[in-house]
Amino acid sequence: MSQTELGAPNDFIRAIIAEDLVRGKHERIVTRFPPEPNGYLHIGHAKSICLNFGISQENTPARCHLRFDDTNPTKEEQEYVESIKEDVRWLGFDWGEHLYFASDYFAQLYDYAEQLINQGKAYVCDLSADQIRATRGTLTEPGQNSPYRERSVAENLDLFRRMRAGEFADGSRVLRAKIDMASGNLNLRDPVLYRIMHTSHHRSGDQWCIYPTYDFTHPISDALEGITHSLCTLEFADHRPLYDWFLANLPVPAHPRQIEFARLNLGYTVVSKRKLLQLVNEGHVAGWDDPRMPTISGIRRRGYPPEAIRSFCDKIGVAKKESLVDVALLEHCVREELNQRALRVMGVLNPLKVVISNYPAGRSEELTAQNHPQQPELGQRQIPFSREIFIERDDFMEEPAKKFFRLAPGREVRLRYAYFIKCEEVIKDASGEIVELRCTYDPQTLGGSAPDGRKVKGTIHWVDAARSIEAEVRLYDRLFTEESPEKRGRSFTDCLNPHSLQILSGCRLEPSLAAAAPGQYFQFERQGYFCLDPRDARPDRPVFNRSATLRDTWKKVKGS
RNA sequence: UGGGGCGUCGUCAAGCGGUAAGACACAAGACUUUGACUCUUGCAUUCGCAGGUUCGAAUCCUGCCGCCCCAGCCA
Repeated sequence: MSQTELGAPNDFIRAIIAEDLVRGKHERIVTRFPPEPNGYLHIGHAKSICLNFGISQENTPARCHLRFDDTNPTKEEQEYVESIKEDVRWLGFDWGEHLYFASDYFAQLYDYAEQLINQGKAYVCDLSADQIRATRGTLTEPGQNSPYRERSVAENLDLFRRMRAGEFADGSRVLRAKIDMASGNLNLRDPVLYRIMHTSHHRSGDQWCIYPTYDFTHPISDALEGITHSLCTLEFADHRPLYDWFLANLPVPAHPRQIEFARLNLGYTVVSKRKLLQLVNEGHVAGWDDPRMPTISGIRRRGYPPEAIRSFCDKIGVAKKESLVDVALLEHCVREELNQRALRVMGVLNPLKVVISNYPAGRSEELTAQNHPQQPELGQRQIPFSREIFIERDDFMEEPAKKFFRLAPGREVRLRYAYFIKCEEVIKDASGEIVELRCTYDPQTLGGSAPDGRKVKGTIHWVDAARSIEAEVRLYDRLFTEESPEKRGRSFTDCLNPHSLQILSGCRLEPSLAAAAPGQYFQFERQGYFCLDPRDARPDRPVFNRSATLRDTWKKVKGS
């Protein structure tokens, strides 16, 4: 259920917005999602995207801008711009005409900087980065004024223009705001507004050799776009006084309100661009879209539907408390969504051959199966059945544990949508491994029930030996063995889960799966949810990813 | 020993002076041709701690305690 359907605002940000609307402070709400195009989006960004775009959807007529915060040409690339757009769209959001780039404001930003200089509120500082750091003071001691702090307006203007003209080397000078070197808030100790970087920008090319910093760019970009509520994460709270300072000292068209909320932390995963990059670079995963990655592209490839991500973001809420969300909640949202739409099919991951000795050799038949028992409108399909089939190895125990009600010597089970079979003989190879089962079937039980009313305790899935298709199946587990790998700092890779990926080959799937298309969701009955791997699957070589397992209470009973 | 933020069930999270929502997880049971789904039931005498105000406090006041963020010419 969306926020709107719930009626009342249910987080402090929506409460603020509702209040502003009631007071008539704004005609319409305008939010923005401002990624820096220096990496791929991840689940943490999804929270911000759902918040910003969600709020705009709930307050029609409102809008949410997609703005690339591309002020640092040394880290940003066009490639990321495209992937970010794709990910936002995939999540189900639309920025309409409102696609912006901070780099498009470079000229205006420059003018505003000159205005600050003219007001005596900014100055060109010749100190080196090291010197600036050294004179910034510490958390408990005030900083020292730069010796260049009292330059005249004319000199500052001249120097700044020459910075822009490319007369000075990288790092030789910066433009700083003149605020308060003794402030308890370090962000107010004459922050840098412009730095010299003779680097070409992915959009503005070589037009500029000075680039504005985030602190200067963000509030002005927000104001120029008429953003009403600028939502960001908690670590920017300390920057708010600076954000407000710029807006108060410059003739900007609006004064957006910055509101901070806690970023998302998810158990058994890392959500930091730097760490995700490290996982990719060190080869711990196959790439940004590895299905084990918490990136949007990884999640998509894993087979999580966008609806599940949105519902997850709704459920985790928005607050200022730093929290660690249980991955079980994400998994629940994925299952909840997939349970509704995944087509049910049968696939045997670890095949054990079963020969039905009393079924006529050479004969075969087509049995009818439901595509979704709870949704008959999703139709039926035919599945082949004959004398030789495969069942799951786990569905047979030579010496059944208590409460195990699948197949065992002398026991009878139901083959889903087919017949009852009874295990008569266990065939082993020289090393004692079970290689085949000999069973008999009861022709009277076609469809799954016995005319004499006898019941079986278990129903197992199966696949026809001759007419099943072979496939590779990839099973995923959490990437880390510890719930908070981030807490380990840079050694977070020490707790990588060695079993996070299990590749099964020789799996046998019912023939209908030969027509599986990328983007389709399936439930392999009794196993979990699967989808075709969009990258590695080929018509002659299907590869399926397991998106999520089914809840398994039996696993709890047997304790494994 | 500066500044900012936060502390309500195992995990998220409502609550905004009137006597602790909901979700996930967990537990028990029902149903079941997926040990799935669905359904039912249980799950904070208590809100970091200690005082105070009040007829009444998770909500107001005071003082402690704990955790997170900030010393990039990153965002």
